[in-house]
Amino acid sequence: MSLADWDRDNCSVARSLELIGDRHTVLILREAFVGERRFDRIQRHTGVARNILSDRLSKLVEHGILTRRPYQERPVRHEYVLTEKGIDLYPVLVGLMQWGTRHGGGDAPIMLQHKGCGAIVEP
Amino acid sequence: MSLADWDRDNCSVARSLELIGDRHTVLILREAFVGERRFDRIQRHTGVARNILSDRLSKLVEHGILTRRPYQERPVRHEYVLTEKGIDLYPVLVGLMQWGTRHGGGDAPIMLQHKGCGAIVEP
DNA sequence: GGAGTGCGTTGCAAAATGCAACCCTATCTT
DNA sequence: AAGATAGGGTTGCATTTTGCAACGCACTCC
Repeated sequence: MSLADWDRDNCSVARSLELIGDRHTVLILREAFVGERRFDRIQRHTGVARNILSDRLSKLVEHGILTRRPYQERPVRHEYVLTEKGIDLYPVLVGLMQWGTRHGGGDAPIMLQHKGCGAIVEP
Repeated sequence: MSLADWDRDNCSVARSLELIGDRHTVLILREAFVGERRFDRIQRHTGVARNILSDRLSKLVEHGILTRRPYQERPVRHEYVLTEKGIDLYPVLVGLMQWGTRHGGGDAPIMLQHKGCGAIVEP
């Protein structure tokens, strides 16, 4: 197979982008990665409109990137947590973060701690 | 600094997304990474509308991710090539590709060759 | 001189997003 | 019991982004 005539419509990158390639989904995932699980907090932190956030969370759940599960009864409240499939997006987020830090002007380099081992992520 | 109260608006991820966080820009970058440099070819491969492509290419040039340079005179024709800043996005593209390959249903795993060394990219 | 190619721009329709207001359930305060 | 507060959405309408087709221009080739 040459690089000049692959099947671009069915490309892995294209398929990934159909799920996370809009302007907000990655921000929502960032919140998920730093531990936010509730609608209201995610909404406040990302600034995404509530209807859009509702739509995106549903889609992420539908595609198995997040799970929606109740964390209390009366009233029923749900939280959104990353699945394994979602956690596998970690390298992409880290890549974006590092690129933004290196080429973004230099201020506010955000650190992410790896879930579990707790180490600061390095290149 | 705790993970709970950073400056999300100025986050590296958010800044990156302002440049490449729309539905088409990453696809355009994919073409750049596999060596496409001309307007028409990129347009055909990505399926992005011509006016949108024109706009995105201008923005990528404006932000130093691509360079626009003439490759012939009479008539003047330009090509778009990745800058070093653009090439630094490679890990993000590879991350998306690998994620899509692993979780996308299994077909059409696209291979990318690393420019220069020519090796197939592995996890 | 007519067709073809490369590279865009323009005008208008269709889709995605933002914003404010509203609804519902339930708890907490007075 | 009445009102305030809170989480978690949905609905309607205005604004912004995309898509699509057509057009323009500057050349080359036949």
